[in-house]
Amino acid sequence: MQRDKRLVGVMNDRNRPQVEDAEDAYEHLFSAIVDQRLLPGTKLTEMALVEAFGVGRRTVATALQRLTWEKLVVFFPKRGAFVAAPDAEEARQVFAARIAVEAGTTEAVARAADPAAIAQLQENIDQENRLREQGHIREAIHLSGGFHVLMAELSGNRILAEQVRLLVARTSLIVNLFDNQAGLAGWHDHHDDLIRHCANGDVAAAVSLMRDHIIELQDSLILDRRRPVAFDMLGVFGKPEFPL
Amino acid sequence: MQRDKRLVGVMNDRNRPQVEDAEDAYEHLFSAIVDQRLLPGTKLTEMALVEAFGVGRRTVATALQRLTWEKLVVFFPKRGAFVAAPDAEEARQVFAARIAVEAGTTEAVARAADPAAIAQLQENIDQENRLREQGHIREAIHLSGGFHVLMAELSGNRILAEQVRLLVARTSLIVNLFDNQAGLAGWHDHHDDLIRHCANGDVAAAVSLMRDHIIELQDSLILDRRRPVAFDMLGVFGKPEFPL
DNA sequence: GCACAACGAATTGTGCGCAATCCATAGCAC
DNA sequence: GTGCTATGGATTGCGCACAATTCGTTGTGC
Repeated sequence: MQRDKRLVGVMNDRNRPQVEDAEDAYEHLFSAIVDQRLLPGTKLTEMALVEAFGVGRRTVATALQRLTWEKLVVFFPKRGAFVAAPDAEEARQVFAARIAVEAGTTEAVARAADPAAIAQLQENIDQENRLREQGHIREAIHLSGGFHVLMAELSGNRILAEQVRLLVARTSLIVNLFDNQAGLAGWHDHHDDLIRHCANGDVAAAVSLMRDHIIELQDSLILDRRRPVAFDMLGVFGKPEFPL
Repeated sequence: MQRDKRLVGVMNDRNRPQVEDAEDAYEHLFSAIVDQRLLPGTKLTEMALVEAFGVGRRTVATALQRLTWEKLVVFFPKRGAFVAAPDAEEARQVFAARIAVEAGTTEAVARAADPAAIAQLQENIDQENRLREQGHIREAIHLSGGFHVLMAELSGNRILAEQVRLLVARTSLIVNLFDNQAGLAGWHDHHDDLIRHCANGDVAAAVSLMRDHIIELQDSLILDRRRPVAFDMLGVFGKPEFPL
């Protein structure tokens, strides 16, 4: 799948991430945010990232601007950038948007009912189940989000796929910011039923199930109770204290 | 320092755009692109915009990056930024995305059937008809796009509204790049029927009509025949040759 | 003890020069 | 005339220093 770009723990010159252009920096920050290595509220100082990535201020600023546009980062002029901490209202809008957009992607996939596409989705589910059995819950959840992104990509529309990718990323911020009351047990069953409907070309059933699936995810959260946001800059990227 | 230039737009030193931050610059460029004062293929040199807007390179770069993200501008590293010139495939994806997203917004508006919202939409249509009668075709078309944006905003979901805003902007690029075979006569009738369905709370009819409306717009274009892209940078923003 | 004002640290935005890179054109050989 | 090469112009990316602005803290008056 995609190359692993995580920055675990403290970094030095040896395991410094290979960042050459703005897109590299963007991908590092993106995965760091969705993987919870950068917690909501964390300040993203420009100079710190410049030294961590070894690129210029302009490159870092470009990546930060893009994340700001994508609502994963909030930016205050002349103050700085912070990892976003969506509130309840924003969470509701994200779920509502997901319902609308993913209804479209689901409809497209179900209407096509392409066996090759179904196989890819099935492969995704199998891998997720494997990871879950092995106790890798975090990776399984990550792949669970990937299921929705994969479905969007298989719909054939890059615009919608990009939208879903961003909405899923914001969802991962949300599910980690709000307490969840129910377990996430029934998810993979939903996904299973979903591709079955898609394989049968049952458009209405697939769309309806996707809708219920997202609603259930939303209802599993207690949107009135948000975890306190941490404002400490822990050295996920490794401070360049270490001499060159 | 040439001083020439038929200012196609309406900008001299007097109404020189008041640009203070990146968002101002973005809005100016955005409207210039959707209003066809900056044609597809036009090169957007950083320094030229710095002098035109009177802000720093970073501010200009920020605005340009955002437009690039929004697909209204294409950016080639170490080469520069150009006004986007979508091809047929991208056009199809934009229309497909609009169908999916605007199905969602239409459903929300029709389901709510809020009289105040209906009134706002009606006001938009009336104004469009007024402009059309007075021969202001361009402004009428502009407002016609605004109808879709207004509908998205009235749906109550900012995320979808922002998406529609961008998709409508890209649509305006597209309709001006491809020859159109049919007239655009029936549009406001569609809009009229649409809000009637919304007022009646007839969700299915409203969504279906919106879908057909967008499809008809797409079919009115000859996607195989694209106009040649112009590469001339005409001084739409008015150079600051004039001393302060 | 509390409110308010002023100071100072931190960070972004700007300007300038320089380097790297890319494209276009001119030149040359054949 | 054609194809390849090299030179030059143009433009973005980088680094440094400085200015502007903001926020947190501290000190003072009451």
